[in-house]
Amino acid sequence: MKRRNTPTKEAVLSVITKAGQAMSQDAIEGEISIDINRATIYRVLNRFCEDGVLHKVIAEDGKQYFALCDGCDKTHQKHQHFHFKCTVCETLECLPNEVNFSIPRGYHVENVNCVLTGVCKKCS
Amino acid sequence: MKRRNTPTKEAVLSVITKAGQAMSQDAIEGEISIDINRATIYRVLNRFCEDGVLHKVIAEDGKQYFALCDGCDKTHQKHQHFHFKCTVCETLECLPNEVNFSIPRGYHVENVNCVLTGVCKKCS
DNA sequence: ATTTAAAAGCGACTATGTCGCATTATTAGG
DNA sequence: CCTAATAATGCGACATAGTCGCTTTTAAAT
Repeated sequence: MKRRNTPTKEAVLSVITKAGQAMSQDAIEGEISIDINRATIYRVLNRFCEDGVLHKVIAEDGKQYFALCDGCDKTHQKHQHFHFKCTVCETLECLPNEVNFSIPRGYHVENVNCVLTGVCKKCS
Repeated sequence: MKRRNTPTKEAVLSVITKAGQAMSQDAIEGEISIDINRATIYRVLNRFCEDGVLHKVIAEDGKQYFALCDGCDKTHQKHQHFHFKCTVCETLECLPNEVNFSIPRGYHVENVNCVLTGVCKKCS
């Protein structure tokens, strides 16, 4: 199961990198220059998540957004920072703030999904 | 726009109360004794949210879960506590832990959606 | 009883995301 | 450089979640 380099992967990653914020599949499809199948985009994105290149955030609209991992290694890839979804410009960005929590004994946390919704700096 | 009491409303609220945890539309439809249309269930749930009776949580499956509000008045109904979604028993519960965060200047937060995913106490 | 408007039912519709299968293309090995 | 293996893509179909418009029903005020 070794990964191969394909134009599709490069195009997807380039779009997300250029955007500088989390993107949904449809946003990526809209921004990308070449024509890529929807299912393929999802597969590429999920593979990037497995590889620790991207992380997935579920916003309040129930959609999946994918953001670049910044300094996440494979072993310690819990993306425990807040995300901010602006209701005006519709963008979802990673905030530097870490999520701190303590959970009751016996619970085993595998994933953290924290999204703040409101109006971002630019739009207010 | 005054609210009316209907069997549907009572049935929905009773199911959620009895469950003691957040529920999705399909779970409610499955547990409920009378036959209620899907769209109606959503409308009832959203009305309860407007009235501050329930609050809505988006889990990692992208689905909406509705949980009873505990001590939330209408003016201060930010549900800034963590939620825990168990991947084994599939339930979503409210944790007592409050969400604490500080956001960069200029951002205006309207809603908080924090969900931890993993294995709950009972299932581990 | 009558009225009125909120609530429910019904059907249709729009995503979003996934899956299976056939086809294409990357990459390693000779 | 050619070939084989298999990862990646395209395509179609599908499942599910949630919404909307319109008609009908029903709660509740007068």
